[in-house]
Amino acid sequence: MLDTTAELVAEVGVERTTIDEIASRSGVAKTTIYRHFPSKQVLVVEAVHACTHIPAVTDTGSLRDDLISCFSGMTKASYEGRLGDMMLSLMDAAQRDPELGRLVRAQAEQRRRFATTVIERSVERGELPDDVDVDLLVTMLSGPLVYTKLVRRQRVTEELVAAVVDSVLACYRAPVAPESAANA
Amino acid sequence: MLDTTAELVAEVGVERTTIDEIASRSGVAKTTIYRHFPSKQVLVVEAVHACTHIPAVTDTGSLRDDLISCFSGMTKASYEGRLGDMMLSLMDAAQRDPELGRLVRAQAEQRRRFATTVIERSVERGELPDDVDVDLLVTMLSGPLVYTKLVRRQRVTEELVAAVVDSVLACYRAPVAPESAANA
DNA sequence: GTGAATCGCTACTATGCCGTAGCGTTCTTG
DNA sequence: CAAGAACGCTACGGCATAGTAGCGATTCAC
Repeated sequence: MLDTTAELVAEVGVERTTIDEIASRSGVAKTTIYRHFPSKQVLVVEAVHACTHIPAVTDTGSLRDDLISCFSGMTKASYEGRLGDMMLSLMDAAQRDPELGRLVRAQAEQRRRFATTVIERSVERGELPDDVDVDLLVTMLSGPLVYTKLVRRQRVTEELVAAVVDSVLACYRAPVAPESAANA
Repeated sequence: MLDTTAELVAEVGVERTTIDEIASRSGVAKTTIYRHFPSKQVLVVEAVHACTHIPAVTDTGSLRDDLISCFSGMTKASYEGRLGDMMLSLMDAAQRDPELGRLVRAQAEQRRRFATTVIERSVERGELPDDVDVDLLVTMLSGPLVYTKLVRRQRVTEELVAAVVDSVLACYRAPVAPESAANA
């Protein structure tokens, strides 16, 4: 039932998803749906919740490996499969529906926190300078992946994740500080 | 009339935009709207077209300046104002509506081509190595901006554009090649 | 001025969807 | 096996919306 809802949202979006269609597809009577969920809004929120699972955070001691593992996990969990197909419509609906808004924002926050944790751990190890802009770094890492998924509508491959991580990390490993290089 | 349509799409999204509401807001009778546009779909496409304007490409001779100018222009043209507010809903609707799909894809392509041009010009000048992955570079630049706009729902400031450009360019100016640094 | 095109207004059809009522059936539980 | 809970089905009421018809008023061009 929640599964069918998610399937429909992925196919036609939140707005075009109707209770009647959920009922006929899942082989459940419409009245039964209303016996469990007071409204379509709640049903959608529950359906999203149901297909959300949080990837584990690894700690290999290497920033590069941790980041790749972290973003690969996120990709599998959020950008692939049903949740990936629902994403755009969910984000759009979240602009108007406060409940969905909270849900989507919470998920984005959580994904950000994972990456932030990995980076801060690396700073403590001395792998990155103390004054590194963690917020910018997370944006530089997440951005290209989201962009590839939502705007280019291409699969986020392991190779892309590695390329993005390496590209972002490259300047922090070089002897020249980014600030001075930027003004060259 | 097209203006009111764009305004409504920005406010409530493509799906929730109704002809009646457009009529009453623009002070135009519904019948008059149908005398100009055969359907809501066409009206929305025209409205999007109407508020799309292409920023000029600069050629200062400096990759950094050109990129900042390029992405600042794109930001103003696409991420701010009405088009920025319409973006998510348009992208979602574009998944199902072939006409909108073409439109959105064309705009994304065009934005990409701007950046690609700037970068290729820089490669010809010898500022960047010949074997640079232009495609990845454009993704690394566009991604964080789109991510900031769509996912974080924050304004894309001039400072952010500069920070992203500098961050991406940093590794290409450093003496150590990114590949060897990544494996360090 | 006069004819033609355009516009505004009200009303209308048709459709789709939300959410509910009522009733008979099935399944569970003790 | 018996009682109660859960389910399926059909049929609603109510609302919103896409598009259309018809007619009178307005504007515009010549």
